[in-house]
Amino acid sequence: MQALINRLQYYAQLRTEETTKLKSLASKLELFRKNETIVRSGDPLKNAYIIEDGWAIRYHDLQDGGRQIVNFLLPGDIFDLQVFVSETADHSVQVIADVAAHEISPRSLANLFVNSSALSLAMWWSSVQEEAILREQIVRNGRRSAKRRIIHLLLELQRRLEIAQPSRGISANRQFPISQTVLADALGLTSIHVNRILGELKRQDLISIKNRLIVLRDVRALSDMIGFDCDYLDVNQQKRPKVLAGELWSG
Amino acid sequence: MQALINRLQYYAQLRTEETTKLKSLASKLELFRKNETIVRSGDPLKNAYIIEDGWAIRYHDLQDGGRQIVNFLLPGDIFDLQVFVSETADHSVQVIADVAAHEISPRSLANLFVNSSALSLAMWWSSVQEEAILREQIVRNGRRSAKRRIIHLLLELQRRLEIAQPSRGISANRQFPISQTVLADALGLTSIHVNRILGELKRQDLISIKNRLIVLRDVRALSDMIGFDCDYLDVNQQKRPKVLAGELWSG
DNA sequence: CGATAAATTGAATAGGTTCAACCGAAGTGG
DNA sequence: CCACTTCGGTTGAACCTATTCAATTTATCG
Repeated sequence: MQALINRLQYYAQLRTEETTKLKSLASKLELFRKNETIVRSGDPLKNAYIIEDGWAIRYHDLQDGGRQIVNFLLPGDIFDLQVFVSETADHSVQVIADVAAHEISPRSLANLFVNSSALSLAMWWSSVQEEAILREQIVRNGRRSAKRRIIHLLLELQRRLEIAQPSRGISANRQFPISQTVLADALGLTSIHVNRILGELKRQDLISIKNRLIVLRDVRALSDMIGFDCDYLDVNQQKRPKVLAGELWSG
Repeated sequence: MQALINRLQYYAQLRTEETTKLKSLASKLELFRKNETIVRSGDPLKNAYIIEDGWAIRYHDLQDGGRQIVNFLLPGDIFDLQVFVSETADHSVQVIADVAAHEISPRSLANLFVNSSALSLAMWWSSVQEEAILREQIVRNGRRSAKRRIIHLLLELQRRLEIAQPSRGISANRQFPISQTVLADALGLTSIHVNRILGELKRQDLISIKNRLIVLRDVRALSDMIGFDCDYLDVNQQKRPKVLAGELWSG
């Protein structure tokens, strides 16, 4: 549960009381292997999961047999809160690097919401931010060159990992278990073209690839290159929630 | 407030008691003219709005001076619930067809949430669906031809209007006050190219353009053409919310 | 060790962009 | 009320980014 706590901690002050409540959610830790499909489009939704470690993708199947990845699920991410509102999944979730996740029953999650206003707010916040990430994905893939898209996505992932797993250290958070096909499916490009661009970046010594892991060698240079602005990930102090919170979440 | 009620009614059963509560939200009806900017990126968020009539777009500014439209705001849509969680706007909202909107204070909205479980759930539902619309926008703009993108977006808008304004009648809901530049900014294309594709569609008699309004002349043919599936807009009966609702929203 | 998935490279092609020019309708100000 | 500006739409030609098809290499795994 540490990853989620880190993430929430990043923008909301949680008291020990609250982190304890969060930890109590962690019943069993489920393991999913690479390529496993955790949620399949059309199937009934039964539980939510909180990722502790590993990587997954959420995608939609396309008519032509392809798929469009809508976002990446990293440690600290919750999926799917939709379980409260919809009986069936409208998308699939697949593992791309072995995942350890806490299975959370809708009931226990509901209890959490009812019992802690701070956590309710934090969760809502988290979902607002997820929406911001979705919007950014739209912006990224609209009218931007392939190179920009690729770099932008890599930087986003790097930043998200840094927030959810600060303990891992910087260098560990710059290694991504993403195949070029996955990158392509996320960015609306061909894996072939992704390959060529990555080749370019390698030659410029901005990234490297070690046993199927993409490694960022110069985050600074990459950021400068595309003018990366990670505000949408860093909900900073000035943007803290309104006083109203107490009123809204009387728990 | 009727547009919002229609929309919520579409997937949740609201009792008169609840529609009354909703109607009581409607204090003053604000008017915004075409091209007016209701929310500007970076500015403080003060209120939420519920659109009664008219069209707006939500967009992000790009470094190169352009913009990416992330979605369209139609009658019955609420913006921005972010007012609860963030002090400042991370995007802008601009009017593209004169808007009449109810200004809602965060306070009154909070009261609504606290006082009615049914409405809370309905609102949450609405926000889950908004997320689905965002995801669909990602899918639409990824690895799809310009023609498909354009048609898909038009059909989505048509369906959304039908749900929020059934009273308008079918034909009125097939006329869109969208400039080709706006279409381009939403779909990540050039207005020039949009123009050429629209020309094609006009020649095939699938759409027409009357005084700056795009008119869908054959929804069926357009749908067939791209295999349009509007499930993500029609949260149908089988997907109704879980029993759990009462537990979660004890109001 | 063979089998399967991912990465790599080349050549031809296409879908969309860019630049540039022009038109028509709707406002706007004198 | 007309002249002027502005905005949105239209068209053509050259160009370029990314795709397609096809073949080859490199890893990884049972």
